[in-house]
Amino acid sequence: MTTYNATRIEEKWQKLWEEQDSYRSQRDSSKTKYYVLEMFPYPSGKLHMGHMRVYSIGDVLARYLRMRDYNVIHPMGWDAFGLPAENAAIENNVNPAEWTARNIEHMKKQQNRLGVSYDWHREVNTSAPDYYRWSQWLFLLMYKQGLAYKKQSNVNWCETCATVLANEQVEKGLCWRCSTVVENRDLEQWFLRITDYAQRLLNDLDQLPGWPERVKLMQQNWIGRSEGADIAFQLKDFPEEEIRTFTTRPDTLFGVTYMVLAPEHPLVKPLVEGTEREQEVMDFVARTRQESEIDRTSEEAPKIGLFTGRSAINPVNREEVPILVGNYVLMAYGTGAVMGVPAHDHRDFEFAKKYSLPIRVVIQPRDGQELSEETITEAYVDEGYMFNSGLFNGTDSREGIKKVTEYLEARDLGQFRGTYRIRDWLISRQRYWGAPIPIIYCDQCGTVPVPESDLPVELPLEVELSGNQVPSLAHYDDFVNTKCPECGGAATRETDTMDTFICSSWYFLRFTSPNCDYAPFDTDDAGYWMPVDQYIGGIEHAILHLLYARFFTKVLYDAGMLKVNEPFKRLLAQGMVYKDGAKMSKSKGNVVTPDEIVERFGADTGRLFILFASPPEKDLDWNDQGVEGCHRFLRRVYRLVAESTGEIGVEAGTAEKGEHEAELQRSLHGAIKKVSVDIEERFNFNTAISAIMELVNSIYAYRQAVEKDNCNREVLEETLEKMVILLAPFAPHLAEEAWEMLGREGSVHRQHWPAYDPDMLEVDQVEVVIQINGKVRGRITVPTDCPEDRLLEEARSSDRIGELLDGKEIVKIITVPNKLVNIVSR
RNA sequence: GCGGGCGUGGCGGAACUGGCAGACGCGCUGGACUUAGGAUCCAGUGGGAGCAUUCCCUUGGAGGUUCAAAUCCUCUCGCCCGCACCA
Repeated sequence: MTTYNATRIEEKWQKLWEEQDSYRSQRDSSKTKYYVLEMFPYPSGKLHMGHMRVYSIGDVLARYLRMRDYNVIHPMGWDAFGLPAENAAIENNVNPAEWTARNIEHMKKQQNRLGVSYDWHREVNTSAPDYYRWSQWLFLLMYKQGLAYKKQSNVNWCETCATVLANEQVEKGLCWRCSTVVENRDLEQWFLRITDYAQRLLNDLDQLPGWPERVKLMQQNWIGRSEGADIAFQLKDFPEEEIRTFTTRPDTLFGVTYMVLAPEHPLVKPLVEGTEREQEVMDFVARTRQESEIDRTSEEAPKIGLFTGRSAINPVNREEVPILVGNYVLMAYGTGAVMGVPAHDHRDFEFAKKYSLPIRVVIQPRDGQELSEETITEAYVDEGYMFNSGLFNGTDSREGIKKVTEYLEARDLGQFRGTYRIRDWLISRQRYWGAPIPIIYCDQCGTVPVPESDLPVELPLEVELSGNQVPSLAHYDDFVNTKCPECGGAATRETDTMDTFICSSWYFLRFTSPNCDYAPFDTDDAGYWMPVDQYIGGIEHAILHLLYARFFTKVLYDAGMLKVNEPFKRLLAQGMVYKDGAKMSKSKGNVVTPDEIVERFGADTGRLFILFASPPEKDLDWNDQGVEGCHRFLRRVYRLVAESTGEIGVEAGTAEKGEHEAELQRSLHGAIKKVSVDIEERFNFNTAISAIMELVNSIYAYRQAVEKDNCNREVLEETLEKMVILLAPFAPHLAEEAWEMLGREGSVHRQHWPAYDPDMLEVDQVEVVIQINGKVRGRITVPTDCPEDRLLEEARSSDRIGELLDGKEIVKIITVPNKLVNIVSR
């Protein structure tokens, strides 16, 4: 008898699947479609365990659902633009396109070696002109709709990457890619108006019950809506001007003792112009603007304010309050102006103390203590009743928010408003290896979009990259110099490329019609395949990619190109892969690669372990001995099939169906039920696999229990066959081989998923636990659905229970059918 | 500070709506087969007491609800993640 040789088996079947084009997907309106998608990778050059995990999860689903007769689409592609290609190109003196192509080729081989069932006819590469052509097209669509715009602003700059970053790409003040401290620069840059979609991006999270709660919360926090009011303060010396301020606490309006403007606020200059304070204030403004966001917004940073010499008028009580400029006020949030209510806001309190500004209590707590300017030691930010607030005195503060706003609204001095933390998406990148922004600047005509018919604006590939200069399109005169599409005169191209997150914001649509040459995607194809039914990927994209992709989908929905307005129906955020309690990294020397696992044990073993070790959404600790255990299990399966086919083929199989057979069938149908539920409803692949292990153990036990050569051929054969089918999504190569060994026709992956027979799960005898006062005191075996009185009788007749109940009064009896009897006695 | 999550054997992890805690796997112990085993097979394996039938304890900790709690409630400790001068 041969033993399990993973390499031989895996190579054999991978070759056959490729030859037979087994995983091609086509539209078929007679079947229910199912779109399984794993986040496509950046082609860094080699797969790591995180990749192996996400692909293993996706592939189990894809294979399972095919067997459940869904029309499954399971595509794969490459998020191929990005900085590492440029860096590698400089280091190795190769062209980024070549470097990327080589990596893709290698990684694709690795993926195939894992036995993942991709439809490679749908492969996309975001750096290919026939892809980025449509990324550019989508940019132009947004441009035409006013969603893409260019503006001068203070942006995040990463010196190491030599480019700007979107807010989402700054983590705790550091670059998300290289952890360099992000600086501030004033640059003219392209933005997408994602803030226009903030409310819908927030609201529609409710339509996503299949998303993890924590991801939805992260997005919710990121969008950061706050409710409040916009309030206008008139300027004392310029009665026609006003300062608009946003507050979440209009109920504290009577407590305003000063106003603070952001240094960038457009009114700062006119307020001080020509006054003695001009110099001082404008110097401060210039200094503050140079500070990095992290310095300026960190909690430790001192709050600095400067008096402008001007005053504003409180709309409710006509009081004059001084106007200051403060470093802690951000232009990008709300209106860039804050009303200072020191008694009821921590920051304002601190600020007022520092600059000896008056503090006025206007909310009193309900617990009886009375706050006053003299006694207050910290801001009181909780609810209470209004005080010192004219006609609102005594009003509940929560009520006051509404009443004060209504009062202002009636007088045209303010209105209800929600404001958002999220800011527009900065998409310009000062780098070479990206999709060029399709814009031309003409001295005569201004900013001119490249006509659709001229797309793609191709990236020049004949480039010289060197370590001395940052790779940028601005260095290539042939690229930069062009003709204006409108007047035909000399013009220059935009030299920034797009953020790569643009390319990944719509790739799942391109998969539905990867060769479409008249649009980014065919609306019928997208109509059939979209939405992605199950999306799988790392939690690190909870905000970035997932928010951007939702935004794009909504824009395309509004443009009438999509029928869905959410791209991903269900989302699985898979956990990370660790080893020895730490993230795998070269420096820690704890790296295990998919390649070495495939080589040593085979892809089936690696897949099985990675799915068995932990539920998919939890972090996983890699354990070499655990891998061996999974390999051992697959060997056991192989040996079982190999041995049993011998028995099946020869003289075995004469035995009648008896209790052993019934038990084996119970195991089988129990396993079918559990594996089906675990895959489909719970994504608990670890318990699905353990159910298959139990089934295999039962088959061994059966063979041991019956005399050799005296097993029931029919039952054993059926059990083996179904066991192999259950195993197929997890260990696709071994299952295929075993299927062949069992003498079955065709591919195991084309079989219908077995249904379990509830009758087979029935047992005629059950063990019932007898509890006395909630403690297990015995067990009895009785016929199924045994009535309570009979149960009691049986229980009492057992020596022990009888003894324990002797002389006791029975207070109560609780029966759980076929499970337990609890006798409460005294 | 705000928001969220997680604490179960030596380890990874099971336990659907409260109903036998510890499935499955790893590791460990003993045995079988072997020249040998780090191969394979069989048996055992939460802790403690006892020759034993058996008993007691055990899901981070303390209370509570209940006939019955890993599961529900209150408090508390520890770890992890996200956001954070957002007005």
